[in-house]
Amino acid sequence: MSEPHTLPFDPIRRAAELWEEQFGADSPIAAMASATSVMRVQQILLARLDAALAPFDLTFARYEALVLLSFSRRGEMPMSKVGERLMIHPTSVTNIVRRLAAQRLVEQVPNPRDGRGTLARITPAGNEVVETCTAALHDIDFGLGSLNQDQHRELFQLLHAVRTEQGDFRED
Amino acid sequence: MSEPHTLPFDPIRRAAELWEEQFGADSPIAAMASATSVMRVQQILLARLDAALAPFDLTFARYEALVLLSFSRRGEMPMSKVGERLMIHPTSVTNIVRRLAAQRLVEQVPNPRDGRGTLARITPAGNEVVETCTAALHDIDFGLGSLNQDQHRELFQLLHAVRTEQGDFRED
DNA sequence: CCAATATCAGGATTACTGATATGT
DNA sequence: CACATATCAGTAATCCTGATATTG
Repeated sequence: MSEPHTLPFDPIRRAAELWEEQFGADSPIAAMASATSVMRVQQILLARLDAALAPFDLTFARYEALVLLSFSRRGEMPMSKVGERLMIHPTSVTNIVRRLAAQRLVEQVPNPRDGRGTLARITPAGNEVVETCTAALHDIDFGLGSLNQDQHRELFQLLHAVRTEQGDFRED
Repeated sequence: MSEPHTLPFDPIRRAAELWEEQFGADSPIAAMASATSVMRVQQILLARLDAALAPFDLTFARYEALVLLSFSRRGEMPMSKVGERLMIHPTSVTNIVRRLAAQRLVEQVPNPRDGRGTLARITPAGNEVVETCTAALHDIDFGLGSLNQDQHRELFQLLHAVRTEQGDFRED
């Protein structure tokens, strides 16, 4: 991570102004500004979350996979389903689960209901690590301590609209 | 990218419910839900933006660097400043600029005001590509077509608060 | 001499394509 | 036989650490 060198202005807002001069006020400047902001905030969040998880030898990606398994009914799930939920490539699932298995946080077992398939199953150690890590993320408010409850709800709703339109899931 | 298999529910909302059962209503569930949503929407956006830019042999990261240079006063900027603005590591700047230089979209010239430094300078071809790509991103509303102007402003403001708190820049 | 500016060498993580073995 | 489920090999992109040459 590069040293956070404070700028005397907001680069995204500045870009929006220059944009408006160049392309006119009717162009989708607002979309540009919010899209760029999402990218930047994700970058900030990921750095904070990864930093909080580093002491436990986890990345946020692997933590997400662990949480998914810990929340599942039997603590296990087909590899393909893990990929669907986390929106990651099948080969990435293989990779991530293998790393977690090397840490003894999950184990891979044959799927008794499908001879082709493999289940990723969280271990007791995995469940412990999830609890510890979740507490650590609680402590940093998931990197979003600057927002209050109402703002969180607003933000969630706005992003929910984007995820709904994507077809990530059916409305609920 | 894994095939978008529509789920019958919102996995983030579902996780929030399970979370509440497990940790109680006073835990920062809202922060978890919005943080996770930011990560997911960034994933969606990046896929859309990269797809729109792929025909021009650009990633969103390289497009951002080009835009930064095209908006700068002389179309050039020290490598270190590029890194600051895009919040990327010095070695990543070197890497990205080298790729752009290989495409003849930027060129690297010695900084006349600092013998140690290198300037990344956008070429006429680079400026052309930026215009073309920007039009392409306009066409897909920067991946955020599901939001209207007011929602964009709201989203920007909420994320602005996070970026401000990070110390990304001083207030403006 | 110390600090700053790239750059390089090399490793880690994740994503993707294409091929493959296995099973439905 | 067509299709689905992983996995593997190999490539690409990005980020990071540590070392280095050059310059301020």
